[in-house]
Amino acid sequence: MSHFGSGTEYGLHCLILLAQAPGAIISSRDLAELQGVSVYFLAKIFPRLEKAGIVTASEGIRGGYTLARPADEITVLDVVEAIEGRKPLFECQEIRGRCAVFGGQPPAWATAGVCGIHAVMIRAERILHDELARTTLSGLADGVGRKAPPGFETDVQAWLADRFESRAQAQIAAVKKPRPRRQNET
Amino acid sequence: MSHFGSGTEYGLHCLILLAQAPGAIISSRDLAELQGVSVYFLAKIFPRLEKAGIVTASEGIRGGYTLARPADEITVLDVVEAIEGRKPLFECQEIRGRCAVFGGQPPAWATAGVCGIHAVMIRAERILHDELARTTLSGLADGVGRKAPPGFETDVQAWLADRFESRAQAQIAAVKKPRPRRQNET
DNA sequence: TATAACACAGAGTATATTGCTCTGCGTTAT
DNA sequence: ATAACGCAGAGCAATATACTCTGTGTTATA
Ligand code: FES
Ligand code: FES
Repeated sequence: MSHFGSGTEYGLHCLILLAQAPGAIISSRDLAELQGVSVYFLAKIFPRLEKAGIVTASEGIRGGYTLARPADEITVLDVVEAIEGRKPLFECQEIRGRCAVFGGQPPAWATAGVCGIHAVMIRAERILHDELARTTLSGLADGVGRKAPPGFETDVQAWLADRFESRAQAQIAAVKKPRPRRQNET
Repeated sequence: MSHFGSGTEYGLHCLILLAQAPGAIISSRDLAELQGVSVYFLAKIFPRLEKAGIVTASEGIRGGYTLARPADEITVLDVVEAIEGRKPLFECQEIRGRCAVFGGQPPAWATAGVCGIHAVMIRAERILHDELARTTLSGLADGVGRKAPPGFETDVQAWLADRFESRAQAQIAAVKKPRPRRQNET
């Protein structure tokens, strides 16, 4: 297994989609089905992104998620920490104080400050975090956009708009009122 | 829980002890009891260090472990990878190819090369590894030695030497007084 | 040569996490 | 009123963590 779970991959891909459609409201179901991942699983990770202030949720029919701030103000680190939680790289259990030569009463110098091993880990963790914070969602979205042919992004938007409309039409079918509607596309 | 398990903390502390006594053969039991950690647990992680070529084992009574290489040629990364295994930071499941607009047949451009998200993770992982490879066991041992008062290291060596000798004398002692463990009791 | 301490392989255990499934509730637009 | 939504939380199989314990084979020494 890897250190980051698959939720991080799903989440980041979803957020790139949201970044490519600024202002659009997309439901977690549509995002899941567009990408072929579990609807239920994605529905579990989005509340974490909301609590972290990365996306905002709108409830009710036609509800869904939007980025809570501009895509260039959301870093990969923000997303990883929101989804994985703030797991430290290393958790010191202060075994240095348990050394048998101290006989249960470690002297002050032995437990003062941070253990050398722990210090290395703290430094490594900060460097890792700095690197992850260097890339933003807009940076990622640009990379994807540069790679795909020009028609692709509009295809995706069309797929999502289709989904969005089919929800409106379900209402029309049920209530038997004319006039479908299309809005957004900021 | 943290990304690195407690085995890494135990292992690194043990290896520092071995680095401070170059050439000495120390058993995993002595290392465990000196530091107040589980003898059994430590006995499970040392074979991994041996397979990674960090430490060499000698069997039989008076057996134990020694560093296989000079302490300044063993990096923290070597130890972490030996104990934790080579877990990648991130495991890409290529969900980009599952996009619904491709209809099960992703075009070549979509799956060519490495996904942008994956690329960020690979870069971060390499930076983390570089940082962990920057510190060696001798660097860690120096840090500990600088912090401890002059008498401490010799105290530890004395404790270990005592243990080592008591094994030779256990033969004599076994005749004089009954050993608690093991109820053969002939 | 008997024996005790060792390395090492492996099974066993309790607990936690992962990835995913499913149910139920309150909210909201039509 | 209804259907789709967010969201909280239970459940679940598979895996991982941190140990614990047993058994086998090796080696130095009395
Ligand atoms: S005591 Fe925890 S890393 Fe040294
Ligand atoms: S497809 Fe795996 S990270 Fe993008």
